[in-house]
Amino acid sequence: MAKKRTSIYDIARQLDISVSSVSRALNDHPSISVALKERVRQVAAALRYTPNTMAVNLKTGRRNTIGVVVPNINRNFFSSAIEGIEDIACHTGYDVLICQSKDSGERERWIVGGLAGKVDGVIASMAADTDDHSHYNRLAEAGIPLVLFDRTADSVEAGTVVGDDIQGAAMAVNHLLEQGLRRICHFGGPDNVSVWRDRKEGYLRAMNESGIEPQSDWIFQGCSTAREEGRQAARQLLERHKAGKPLPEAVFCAGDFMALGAMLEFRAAGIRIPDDIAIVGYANEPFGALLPTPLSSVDQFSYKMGCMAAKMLFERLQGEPRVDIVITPELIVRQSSIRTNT
Amino acid sequence: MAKKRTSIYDIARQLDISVSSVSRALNDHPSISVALKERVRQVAAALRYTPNTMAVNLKTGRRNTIGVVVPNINRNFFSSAIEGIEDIACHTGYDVLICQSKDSGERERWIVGGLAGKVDGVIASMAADTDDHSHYNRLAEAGIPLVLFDRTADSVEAGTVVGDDIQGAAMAVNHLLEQGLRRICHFGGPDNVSVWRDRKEGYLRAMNESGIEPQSDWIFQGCSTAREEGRQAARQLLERHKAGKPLPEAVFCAGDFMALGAMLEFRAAGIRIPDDIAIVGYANEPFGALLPTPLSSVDQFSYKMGCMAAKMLFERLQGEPRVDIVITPELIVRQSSIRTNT
DNA sequence: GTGAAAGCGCTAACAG
DNA sequence: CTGTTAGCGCTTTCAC
Repeated sequence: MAKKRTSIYDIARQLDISVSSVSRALNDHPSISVALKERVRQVAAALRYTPNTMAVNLKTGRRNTIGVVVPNINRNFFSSAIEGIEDIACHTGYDVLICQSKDSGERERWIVGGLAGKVDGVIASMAADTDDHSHYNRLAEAGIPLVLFDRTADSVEAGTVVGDDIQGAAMAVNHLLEQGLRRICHFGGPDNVSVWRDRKEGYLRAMNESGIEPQSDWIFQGCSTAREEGRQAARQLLERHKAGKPLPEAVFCAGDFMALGAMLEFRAAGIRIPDDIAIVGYANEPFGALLPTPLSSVDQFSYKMGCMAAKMLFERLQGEPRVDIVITPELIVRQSSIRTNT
Repeated sequence: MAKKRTSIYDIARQLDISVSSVSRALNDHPSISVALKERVRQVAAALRYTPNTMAVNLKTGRRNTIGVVVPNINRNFFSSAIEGIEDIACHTGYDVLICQSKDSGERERWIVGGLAGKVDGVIASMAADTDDHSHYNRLAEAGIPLVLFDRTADSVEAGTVVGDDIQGAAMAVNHLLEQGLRRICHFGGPDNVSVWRDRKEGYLRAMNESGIEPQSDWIFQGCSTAREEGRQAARQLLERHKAGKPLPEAVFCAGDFMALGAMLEFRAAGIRIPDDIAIVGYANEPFGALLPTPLSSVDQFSYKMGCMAAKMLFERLQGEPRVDIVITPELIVRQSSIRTNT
């Protein structure tokens, strides 16, 4: 099998020149004659030479690789952001190392620690289940620039690319308020994740600005914004309804999967959407547009977010200073939030 | 910034021992006293030492990284397979380099060429737009094992993990035939992609075994199995219908996105699904279950496929011989293919 | 048990 | 324009 790869020594010997000439020829160094370059390239091709990246990297000190850490690759928001990252990286000649934290802080710590010696820079979106982000600061100490997207933390020294989730949430809630709806619930995630905290904040602000004081039991915070959490929150509302409390007129969910869970649960209970309860989600996952009642949602431009994060990282790699980018989200209104019976 | 990373020399100096002892201590070599190991580890931690992976790799010849090449990361089938790959790789201490071919053979060729010097092994699913797969054979020449999943080619020397697409397609078509449907169309992709070819083959076999000779105009082969291709195929059928030809009783699509496009087009034309036309897709993408008329589809177990591909690659890395695994798919019957009016 | 030293394959001074 | 040479940081014989 591993029949000793051909090195620049092999091709130097073949042409009876020195390795440095070969190296220079291959790297298109100006001080090598065109003729020699051509001959070197020919022999290299004939010998099926491919440079040993490890050696190059060890020598130059650059690894030409960036690391990406996300909770889970198998979700449109993240895979789409990664697509953006990969598109930019590939353009710049960098490779992309992908790691999944699975939303576990412990696993994330382990991953980030290992990344230090392997990559020139890191792009990450933080794991949900932890408040300790100190492992990310290790990167800065090692001189490895970090760009955080979507889920960030102030305690970490990094450039950031985030959506304006406060504004996005407010847009969603205002859209409901403008239709005259008042009893608006919020289904969200734990406060330790920046985006979920912000979306709740946006909800609260929009409500307050309309002079409505959201009651404490209008807000549900699950362990995440997964489908099941949405189901459970909806179930709670239905229970209360049975006990005599009126249903809310609308629900603003911090995530589309959560909104989906809620819709399914409501529908199973015979509640009509949007006529009985209007629903707005967040993230504009593709499936939302395909539902029997298409789901209104807030688009975060995930692909673009990935592109910008990658561009920012490469700029920092060039020595540019740290910056923070905020992307204005867009409310996509679909059937699930348009009241027809008022 | 890059304040010279600490190396084993730094820690050797600090303890006044040799670098080899440090190296051995860090690698838990048996011939080092427990006490020394402990002291070394302490200093290493204090100095925030992380090994320079490039140096280790250059020395050992292993890169501890595998490359993954897929058409597009942002599609559930692939991102889910990658999730499986990453789960296994992470378990084995390997890193995962992700590349997207964007279904371009040229880009794929470039990527695969570059991967040669960077990874120990490659897992790939082939780009659709080419018949030239010779670049993959370069890997074997360089001693880099290759595992192909889903989209493969006989001309390439590689272990494979594929679904039995002929059987999967036959299952789908038989399910339609068993309901007494006869005029069954097939919407597929070009023949140069193995899975599309096989699904067509499965369709033809099932039809023939039932004594039905599919007419040539029952088969549509788009440029891919994208949503738009399904739309166009459906439109053609509708045109013919206007010209007096009867609509088919069912359509078997080689992909769920294609099936979605067809459903949307049919629905827009007032055709009811499944009552006028029954539809079955392929891949069991999550959105299918959420559609107004839930889509029947063939599940390929993509996550599992990724896991098996990764395991196979690691076995080949251990010197195990090349094998081929075929996964039996499962037909998931939903509303879109159940005739209620017969 | 521990140390000295030879490279892994490549690049980049430095010296012609 | 080209060759010689010294490492990059680490592992690993081979000696002691």
